[in-house]
Order: sequence, then structure tokens, then C-alpha cells
Amino acid sequence: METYYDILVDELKNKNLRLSAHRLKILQYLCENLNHPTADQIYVHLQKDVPTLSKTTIYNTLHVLHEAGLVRVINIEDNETRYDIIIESHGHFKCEKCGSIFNFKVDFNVLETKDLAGFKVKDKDVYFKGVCKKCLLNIESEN
Amino acid sequence: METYYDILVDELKNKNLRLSAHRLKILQYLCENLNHPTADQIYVHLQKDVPTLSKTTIYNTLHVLHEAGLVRVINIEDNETRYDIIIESHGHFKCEKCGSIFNFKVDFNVLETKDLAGFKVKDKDVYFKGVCKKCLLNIESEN
DNA sequence: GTTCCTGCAAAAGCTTTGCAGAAGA
DNA sequence: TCTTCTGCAAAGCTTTTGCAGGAAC
Repeated sequence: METYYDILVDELKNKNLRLSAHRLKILQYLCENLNHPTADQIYVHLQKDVPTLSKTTIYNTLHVLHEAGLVRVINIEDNETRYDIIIESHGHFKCEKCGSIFNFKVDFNVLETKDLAGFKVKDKDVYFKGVCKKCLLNIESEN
Repeated sequence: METYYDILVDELKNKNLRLSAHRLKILQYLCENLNHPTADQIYVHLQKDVPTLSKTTIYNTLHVLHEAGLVRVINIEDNETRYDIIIESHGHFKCEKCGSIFNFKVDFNVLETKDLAGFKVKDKDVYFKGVCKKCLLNIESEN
């Protein structure tokens, strides 16, 4: 069975991008960790395995993967950029207590609007913020 | 007739926030320029009138206005934060050619999803990116 | 008279850039 | 062999912080 990773590697080949060891590591990390990591989180994690890995390479690779259409950029918060492999369109919810990001289904078709008639829409992002279920329960149990 | 500015000033009074000269200037600018400026754009513009104004005050004021619920924070792009007085909920479209940000109507009710059952949702943002009508026409006329 | 706001300078934090050496095709 | 990638160090940008003086109430 072909995994997300395999599919993405094929995509890289198709687009004539080099399959360097570091790129594959980063891609693998993204496929195994669908928790919308920041560049720094990827760096800290992979450095354990690959001590020579630099942040520059993380940024470079994320840019390349984004331009190739394999990675989504998430700017739900102003002071951090997060990354996500693109599986299917969904919205992102960020909990202000624990900082976790959750995916949720969004019907992007219903967002069509005549206000943007004549516009070419390439990216659609839906960002929600608030408090997640788990944190809400924790707050309740404290009172 | 009461303007947006008047309404917002009343809001500040109600929340016991000080109506300093600089705060009122920044609020006035936001009411008269509904083009989602960055902190720097506000700074550059207002400095002509108020040379002593500092960027620190711009940031401070924007934070205060945001916490008071009068200003919306827009993170459609990773390297810049934009600000918007809150009139009614709408989506934001950013043109990748000219950089302009357009508002468009969004029915936020249809975005409700059972995936977030039990979550407390406080903010909802819809960000689209692409090319605006005007830039599309310019591109066509070049060919 | 208090409290809060302002502005300067410095620091912090994330991201980008330039360039020489290394690795991929 | 040629092209592209990598990593270091430095720079760039936006935003935050600490603190003394000043303004609002």
C-alpha cells in the first residue's frame, strides 16, 4: 500500500526536485506528525537523528515543498508559522490554552461569494480560535 | 449621526480606557482607512501629523484596542500583521500581485461543524489568497 | 496624587541572505 | 561534471521589554 510519504516522494520526482537525505527526513517527519509543527519544532526533533541538520535547510525545504504544492502554510498566529502536508482541505482550530491545533471539516464550496466575482482564488484558509474540549473540562474541574 | 469613530470612542470610555491624544489619532486613522494597514503603515502615515509618535505606542494601542474587542488582527500573511476595526464579520482576500486586501461576505453559520463539538470558539477567520480582478485584467491586457 | 501612557533604546525572536564547500543526478 | 543543496554566520524585520518622564483622570 502506498503511504502519504510515498505519494509525496513521487510528487517530488515528478517535479524534478532532488531527493536529498535531509529533504526526505523532513518530509517523513511531516507525514508522521500531522500536528502542524513550526520550523523550530521540526528542527529540534530531527536534530536528535541528524545532528548536522541546520535550520536554514529546514526553511529551505519547507519553502520548496510549499512551492511544489505539497505543504500548506498556516498563519493562524502572528508570531509563528506552522506547516502541514496537504491531504485534503480542512479548517484549523487553535486552542489558546494548550496551543494545540485541530483540524475540522469545512465545506469550502459554501464559502463562494459574489463579492469575489472575477477574482482568481488560489488558497482558502479557515482559522478558528478558542478553547478546546479538553482544556474546557480542565477549567471546569478546577472550579 | 454617530460615526464608527464615535461608537468606538464610547466603547473606550465604557471600558475605562484612557482617551489619550495618540490613541484617538490611531483609532481615527483606522476608521478612515478600512484598508487593513500594518503597524508600520499606521506609523508612517501618522508621523506626518504627530512627529513625536513612536512605534511602541502604535503597538501598545493596537494591543489595547484588540483586547477591548474593537480591533481585529489579521494574519493572512506570515511576515506581517494587519489591523482592522471590527464592523461586522467578513472574510479577507489578499491579492498576491498588488498586495491589497479585500473584504467579502461570509456566512459564518454554515461553517459550524460537529468536529468541534464541545469546543469554545471565540474567533473565526476566513482568509483567501489569489489574484484580484484588476490585476487579472492587467495581466490579460499585457498578452 | 495616582495611575496609566509614552518613547527611547535595547533585546528578542523568527526568517532570510551570501557564499564556500558538499552532495545529488 | 554540472547543478543544486547545505550550513555557517551575519543581517534583516517585526515585535516586545524595561524604565524614566509625562500626561490623563
